[in-house]
Amino acid sequence: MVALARQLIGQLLISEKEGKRCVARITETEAYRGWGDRACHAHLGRKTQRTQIMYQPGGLAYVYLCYGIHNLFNIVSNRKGQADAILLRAAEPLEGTEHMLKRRKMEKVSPRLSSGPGNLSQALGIERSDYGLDLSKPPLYLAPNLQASFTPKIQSSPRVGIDYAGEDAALPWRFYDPRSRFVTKG
DNA sequence: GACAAGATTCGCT
DNA sequence: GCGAATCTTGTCG
Repeated sequence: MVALARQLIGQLLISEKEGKRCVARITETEAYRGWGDRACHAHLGRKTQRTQIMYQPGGLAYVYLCYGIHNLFNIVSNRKGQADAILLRAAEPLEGTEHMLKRRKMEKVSPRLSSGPGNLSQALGIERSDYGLDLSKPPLYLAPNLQASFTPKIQSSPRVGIDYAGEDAALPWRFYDPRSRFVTKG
């Protein structure tokens, strides 16, 4: 479901943790596919304790720790048995910005607040304990953008940080809104 | 049971 | 712009 990664741009991501409501508009995503994509943790049908969530029906959260420091937040995006997922790389704060600033230990808003997969997760309070959450209901869920007039201009490019995946690293499966400041590049 | 590497970020030069 | 920090996961013995 690579197409879904594109559709997610401009949608809303809402986290309601510890009574704090935060809303962010998704500005950057990357698609990962279980079959034929060496960059995906579940490529070639590999099934481990960490990746088993991706074999479940879509709409679940796949959170894992990278470099021992950062929580990366993915959305499982396909039907049962198809290990696809979409990585959220960046979003633009709309509500609850003060909570995001506090979690990030920052004083004022900058693009670094919620651009970059690790930063985004931290701003919204997403951690590994959120692994397997149903993303259709609180405390963490997705919602359509009600601003009908908003139609993001979407661009695609190769994915970031996966040079080890060989030729699969060149696939243009990164999608983003170039008009937003809250993206990692471009 | 041990070892190598990673879908990154921050701080300093 | 570059290099270090840091620990979980997967693979191998």
